[in-house]
Amino acid sequence: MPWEFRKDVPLYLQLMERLQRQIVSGAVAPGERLPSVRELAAEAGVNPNTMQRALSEMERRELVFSQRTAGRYVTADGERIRRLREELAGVQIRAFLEGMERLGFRPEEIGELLRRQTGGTPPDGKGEREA
Amino acid sequence: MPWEFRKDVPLYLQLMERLQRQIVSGAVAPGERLPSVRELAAEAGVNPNTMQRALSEMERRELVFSQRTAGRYVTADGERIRRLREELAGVQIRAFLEGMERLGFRPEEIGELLRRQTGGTPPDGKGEREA
Amino acid sequence: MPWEFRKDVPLYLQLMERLQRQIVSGAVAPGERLPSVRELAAEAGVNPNTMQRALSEMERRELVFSQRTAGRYVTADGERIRRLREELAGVQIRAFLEGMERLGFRPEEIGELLRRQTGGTPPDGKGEREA
Amino acid sequence: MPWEFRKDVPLYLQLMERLQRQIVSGAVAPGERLPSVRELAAEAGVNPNTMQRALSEMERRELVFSQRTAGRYVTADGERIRRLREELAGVQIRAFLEGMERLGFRPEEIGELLRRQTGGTPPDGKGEREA
DNA sequence: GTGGTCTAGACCACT
DNA sequence: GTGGTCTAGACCACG
Repeated sequence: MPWEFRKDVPLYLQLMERLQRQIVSGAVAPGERLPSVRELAAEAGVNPNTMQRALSEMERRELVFSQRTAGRYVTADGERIRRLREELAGVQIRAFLEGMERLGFRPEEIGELLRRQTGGTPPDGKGEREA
Repeated sequence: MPWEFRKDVPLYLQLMERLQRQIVSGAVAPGERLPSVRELAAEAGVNPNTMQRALSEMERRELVFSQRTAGRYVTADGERIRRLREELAGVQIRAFLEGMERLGFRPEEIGELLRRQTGGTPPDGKGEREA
Repeated sequence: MPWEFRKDVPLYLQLMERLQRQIVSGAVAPGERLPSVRELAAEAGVNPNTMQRALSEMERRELVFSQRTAGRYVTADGERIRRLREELAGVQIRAFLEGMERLGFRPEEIGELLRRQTGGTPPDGKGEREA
Repeated sequence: MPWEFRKDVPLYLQLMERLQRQIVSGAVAPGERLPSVRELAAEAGVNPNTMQRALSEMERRELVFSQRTAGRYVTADGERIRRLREELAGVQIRAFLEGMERLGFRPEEIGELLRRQTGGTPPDGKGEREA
């Protein structure tokens, strides 16, 4: 069953995003071999060319590398993965902050709210509204 | 031009989400009249019944109220809107935290990262990678 | 626009019920002239024969009487109307009690509940739930 | 055989009313499984969507709950059912009182009449008119 | 015109 | 099979 994609951002970027998350989260380990382009494309429900482009771009960024005939592997460079992790975090953080500001929250407030949700003084254990 | 929707969450919930954001952000002012169900539905590219359901649900939550034949209005209750704002913030915060944790960040780290992005040491342009 | 009727009880009985209520409530005064059968039938959206039957039955009960050519009149006998009033009350009371018992209330409880709703110690002024 | 409905009140409300009475009266026991939406709809002679709406509303009120694929069940919360019972009683009582007042009875009289019908002097058969 | 309700028929995920 | 959602199209009362 094909994955879910947004229509307003290039498909190959969304594919990269997903693959990168899998690397960062450890779903695929450093140095691990990736499935073939065809397989990945089939799984995602996209054209192999599109998947190929995503992987090429990741190769350019040295997140994966291809071994001639032996397939494609995730980088074993832990430092590189760490940088990727922070990069993805940055994207996510900026999106979050923008979303919160569109809700009319000032940066200072946001920090305070997060502190309540995470560590600091826990509220009452169920700040969950119906949402 | 129809809006963008995810397929994995009910349409009427997504419609509610968007409308609620418009209320919270002040894009539609408290007490202001909303476009008719049919107009909103056409704008969103959904069936009027679906939009009706979204609005009915919001009515139940006292975010809007309908005036028999005169149309539908945003609540004028500022306190109610404030509560909605915090509710939406909560949803967004939890989604953010979950996303970060899937990236392998501990709650403490997240706070630190945010501090860098917002207050504390202002971004100097080097913090931004291409992303 | 025709009145509302239940399908499971004879039409003429329902017509009688309505007419009798109008007499008892004073909507039509004792001794007052009634509209013609045709008019009444048209108003109710029923066949004139059906309305005729209702009126004949009421005539038999001496609630109305017809003046040869001059039309039909409500009885001027106050005592008769008083009896009718109690009769209608009886129907209503029995229906009420039956309904309450189908809800599982014992006769004693019902009296207590009514006392709260009417006189006695008024509850808090708004025992109204959403209903 | 389709049920009987009034035309002047929404069908889904009448469906709720009937289902709620069945719960309160114990015709369906707490925790018991309900027939499927489609069955109930067929029995009532309404569109499945309409029945669905009635049940959804009852679900919102926590009178029933649905088990993904396993069907829908009456709440096992006896207290909730007790509240429903009183709510339905309240509706019925208010309707009764209004009906009696339209007949021109003062609240005090009504209490007296009920006392005769229920406790106090038991009906001797003469209190019953043909009605 | 407005909101509200109803029907008919379809598709989905779940199991 | 279940509940849940969505669309399409219709009708209504209210002003």
